Amino acid sequence: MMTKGEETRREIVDRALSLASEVGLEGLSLGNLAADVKLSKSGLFAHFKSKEALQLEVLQRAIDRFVGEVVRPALAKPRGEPRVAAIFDRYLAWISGRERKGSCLFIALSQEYDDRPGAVRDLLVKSQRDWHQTIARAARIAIEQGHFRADLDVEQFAYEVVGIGMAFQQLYKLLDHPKAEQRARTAFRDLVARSRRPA
Amino acid sequence: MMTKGEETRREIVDRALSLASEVGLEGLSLGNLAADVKLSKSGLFAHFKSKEALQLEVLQRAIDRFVGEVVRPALAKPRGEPRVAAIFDRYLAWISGRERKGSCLFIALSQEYDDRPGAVRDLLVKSQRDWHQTIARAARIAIEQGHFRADLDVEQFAYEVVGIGMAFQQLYKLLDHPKAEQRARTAFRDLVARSRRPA
DNA sequence: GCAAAGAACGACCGGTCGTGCTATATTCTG
DNA sequence: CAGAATATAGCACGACCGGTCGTTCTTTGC
Repeated sequence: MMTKGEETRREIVDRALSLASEVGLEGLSLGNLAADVKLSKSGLFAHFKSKEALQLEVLQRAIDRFVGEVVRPALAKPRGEPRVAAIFDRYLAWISGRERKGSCLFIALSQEYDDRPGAVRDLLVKSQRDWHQTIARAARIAIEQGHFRADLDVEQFAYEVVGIGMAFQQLYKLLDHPKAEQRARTAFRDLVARSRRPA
Repeated sequence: MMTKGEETRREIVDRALSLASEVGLEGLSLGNLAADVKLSKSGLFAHFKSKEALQLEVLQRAIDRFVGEVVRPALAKPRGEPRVAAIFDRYLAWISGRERKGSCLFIALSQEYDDRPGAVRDLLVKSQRDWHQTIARAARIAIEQGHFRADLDVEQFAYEVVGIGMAFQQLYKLLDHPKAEQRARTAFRDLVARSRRPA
């Protein structure tokens, strides 16, 4: 069972994750967060050794969520192109997020930490390298299954998928473009089409 | 000629632009900025009505720079594919930036302001819409010149160029990937190849 | 059911934030 | 060169920052 402390701790990190999606991990303030979970600032702080420790836990939780909502369900799909398609589909759904509020934390943090060294950045880098590799691995399997061309550069494939996702987030969240999703899906369909083994 | 005030004002905005590339427009602090340009905080502040006014000026300066370094030189190239290629080339150079420090302000701000309403966001949105249109317009001209397919969706083209740029920034700045530029160039070459009019 | 452990509190620390106000120093103009 | 205009400094403000303190209330294990 879960002790009281673990429970509120979970609540804190959960709420912090939600807040961080709006203001980033640096913009997250202990005072605001405490008010949000109805705790005193000190009561909240007692759960963590430092703000950085909290940030790390929040990022780790985001990673777990991402794996749970995007990666794992896709891995349940049949090997090959279906799995690749599922990855993209879930990725898009993840970026759109719950009712337009807040951005994909990873894309946002990529900007926030691209020149801010530290443990948070290190964890972020690792997670993004993993993500690229996850996509690349799925593409490699699609090659093995005979769905994709044997000479396909799977890391290039991953690169382009990520690019489609990032441009989607900008078009959808910042520019509020009605065709954002259509643009993303078209780009991906095209990418897959030219990755397929010629008939 | 330029009065003293205008001159230091220019210096302030210049330096602020450089700082903002590292910490964003919200992360920019008047105290730091003042120390940087060797002014007192109040002496600096006297030049602007508010921080938001300063942020707006900084963003506007960034836009001017972008136009000067990316858009205008490309417009000097011959209409059609050469111009499209020049746009991408300059875009990539802009993102790489001077000696790896700081990110492309527009990409970073796209994250910072995607759910923070205000004048800064409005200006940012306008600039990004303009950028998409600039790319699309160049592609349209390439169609007219007979370089690109007549049925090419030029806005889709712009979307994919932006995606390539964003993924490049992540791979280059955050993930420090040695092949980042190669990935971007390969993706663009491919995009252009399948946009060309079939021979 | 009692004592040890854990969770939450409010007050407070030194700092920094953006933003005023007022006075002095510098530059511009006649 | 005097006087007006402008540029900069100094100082103070209220709010908030991350973080520490000692204390109290609640949960837990025996």
